[in-house]
Amino acid sequence: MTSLTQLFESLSPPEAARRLLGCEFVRTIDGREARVRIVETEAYHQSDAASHSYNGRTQRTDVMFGPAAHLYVYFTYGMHYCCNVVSGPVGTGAGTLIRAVEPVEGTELLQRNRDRSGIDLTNGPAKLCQAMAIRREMNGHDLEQAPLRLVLNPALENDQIVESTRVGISKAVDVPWRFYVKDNPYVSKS
DNA sequence: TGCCTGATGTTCT
DNA sequence: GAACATCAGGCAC
Repeated sequence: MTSLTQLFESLSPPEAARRLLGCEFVRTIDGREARVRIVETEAYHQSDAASHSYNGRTQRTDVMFGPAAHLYVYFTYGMHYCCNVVSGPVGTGAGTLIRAVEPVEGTELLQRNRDRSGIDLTNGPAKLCQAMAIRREMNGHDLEQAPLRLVLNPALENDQIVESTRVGISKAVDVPWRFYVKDNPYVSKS
């Protein structure tokens, strides 16, 4: 049996971002489970000017250079958290930003964390972190362990995946490392 | 429907 | 001291 860490260690940033589409997060809160399906991702790598790891390993980006299949959580714009799944071998600053997820189970648990429902619940990187109560304390969390586990689903077919340029960045804007599930309403517009 | 802006704090220069 | 992998509310059309 292959561990998540071994699998994501062996994938390049865009391969990891594609592989994550269709996989699920299982978040345990107060003994109850919420499940969400990943529908939009962006790949980042240290050779990439838009990546936090571009300027080398710092206290903030330390976990991006650590073992794969761990969670990199960062705080931005003074009020939002976003989360990434670390990929590549130890010492490589690579990861996949989770931009949007689709609730599968335990939706009311997610709604309790956000004062909203419907599409608005998880259709953005900071929104899904709030819905799943992902905060700074979860930085460096191993995704094979509760209370937040990554569950692999079969890889999606290529005709289900749309590739495009990334959103919300000002450097390396032409790199086509954003991937999303075709025709999914939770994918953010642009 | 779509643009503009304020909120707010961490990180790096 | 400025930039920032964002969101939500307000206002104009």
